[in-house]
Amino acid sequence: MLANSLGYSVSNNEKKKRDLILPDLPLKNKDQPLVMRIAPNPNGPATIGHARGIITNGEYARMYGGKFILRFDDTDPRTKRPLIDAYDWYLEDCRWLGYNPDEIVVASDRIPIYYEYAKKLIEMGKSYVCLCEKDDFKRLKDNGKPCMHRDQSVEENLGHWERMLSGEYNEGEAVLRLKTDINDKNPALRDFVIFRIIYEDHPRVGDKYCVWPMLDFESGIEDHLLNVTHIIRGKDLMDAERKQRFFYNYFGWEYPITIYWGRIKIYEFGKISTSSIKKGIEEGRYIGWDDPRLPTVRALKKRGIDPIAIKNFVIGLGVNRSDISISMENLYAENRKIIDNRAKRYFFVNDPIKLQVKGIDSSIEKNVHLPIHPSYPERGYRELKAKDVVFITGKDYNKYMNSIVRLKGLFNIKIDKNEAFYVGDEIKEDMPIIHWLPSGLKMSVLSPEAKYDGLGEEGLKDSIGEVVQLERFGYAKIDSVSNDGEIIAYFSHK
RNA sequence: GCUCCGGUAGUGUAGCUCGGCCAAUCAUGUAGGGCUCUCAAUCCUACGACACGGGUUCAAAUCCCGUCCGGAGCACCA
Repeated sequence: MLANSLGYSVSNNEKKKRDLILPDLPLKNKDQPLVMRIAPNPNGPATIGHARGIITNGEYARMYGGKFILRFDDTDPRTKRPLIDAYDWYLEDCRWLGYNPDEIVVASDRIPIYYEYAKKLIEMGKSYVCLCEKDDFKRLKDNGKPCMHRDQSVEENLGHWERMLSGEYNEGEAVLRLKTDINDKNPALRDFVIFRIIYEDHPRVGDKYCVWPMLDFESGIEDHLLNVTHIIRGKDLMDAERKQRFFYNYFGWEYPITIYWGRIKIYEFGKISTSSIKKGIEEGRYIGWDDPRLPTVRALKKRGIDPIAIKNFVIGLGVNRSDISISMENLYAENRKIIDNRAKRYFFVNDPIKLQVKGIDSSIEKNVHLPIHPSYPERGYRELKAKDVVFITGKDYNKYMNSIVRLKGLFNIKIDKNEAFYVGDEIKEDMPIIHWLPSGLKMSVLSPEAKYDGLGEEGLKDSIGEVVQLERFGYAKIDSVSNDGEIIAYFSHK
């Protein structure tokens, strides 16, 4: 209301600002400090999908002055086997994105706590050890019928439970189930499993335990113990809430506020799965987790995508229940806004063609000065020493065969077969301006689609670690110089 | 099959809780133009959407019902 009376430009600003923040969060009560968490399985570094979770949760915690917890839900040493390095990788990725967790919790460190709550539930008569064959139970359950173990006494259940823990049962012989409603109209909720037996070394805790909690149980207990106030998670986990509410009710706990979002699919990558990436690396199809073809946070980092760009991109997605399908172009657009100002300009001649320029005095060397950044002349100039030989890209060579082009900053030439003729210095309107090099460093640019080889400007070797703009080619991050002097760069985007 | 979600321009999003200020926001994209010795950046203009059908109402993107389309869960995975 006040903004309106202040005029047009103010309300405009407000609109622009609002785009960069998340929608308000429903709050239970204002005095309760907000606690958000992310709960990944540590089986690889963070992908863009995870970045969405890290940024959204971390940003909400920041907005409300709350706490941001990173919890590793590593309770399956077999099917979702954790990768020992991934714990650190994931944390690094969080920090790089700008969201350092206030607290880190590892579920595999806290198994005894889950056992305590399991025991309480048994004693409350809300949980029982089921010795059915899996398929037998399913048949009964699908018909809304209890199995024979459901009515065991607390003492019997405690006995079975102790024997589970001490390793007297084989895998598959016994599970601990939560008593829910065997006639619940949603079959998924009927007396679901909360603990099962797995004899397999865990990468962190070895063979210390053979009874492991299911995610729904572990996660639900932890969210309560950590005083989590808001959970944001994929809508595939909606049943998890319904399951967890059963034992929240038994314990008299209050369930956190939940927000669900749909699946995100990125055009360029399709569905992202950490396990399929891992397989690709093992099979040698990717050079590592930061292979520029991968949708991992570390690959984006290597390609020169700024974390703020990722943040803006993610926040623009909002928190929505519908499945979305978005292009990397949107991320690139965000990144371009950030990096263009600071990206030094250089020439990179891909697929170089050597041209002998006729019609000039070959003994004269001409010094060409080009701005490091055209919008900021105060940043200085780079110098190219030109004689009568230039390299231009194969693409330009083919495209402009028999036509006149401007070699940027130098002079005009007419391209003929493997040579060119000097045709003046005047820039004429509509004359194509192309980049070129008198000579250069061997250079290759790795992009998600291809590897581009060619020549790079000398100054590039002083820009290791920087994101530069290779004129008329695109933005790239200069990674390193190889042993034989080749510049290795990773393509960011156009 | 059962259970549960969703559907605003090419894409993403605001608006939906509390119907009117919505001839629907912003971004991206595409097209055209200005500037520029980069096909970048920047500036200007244009394009483009409430899935469909009923109902309630003076008034519906917003509430109700149905249809269609899309997705998820139904594991001793996370």
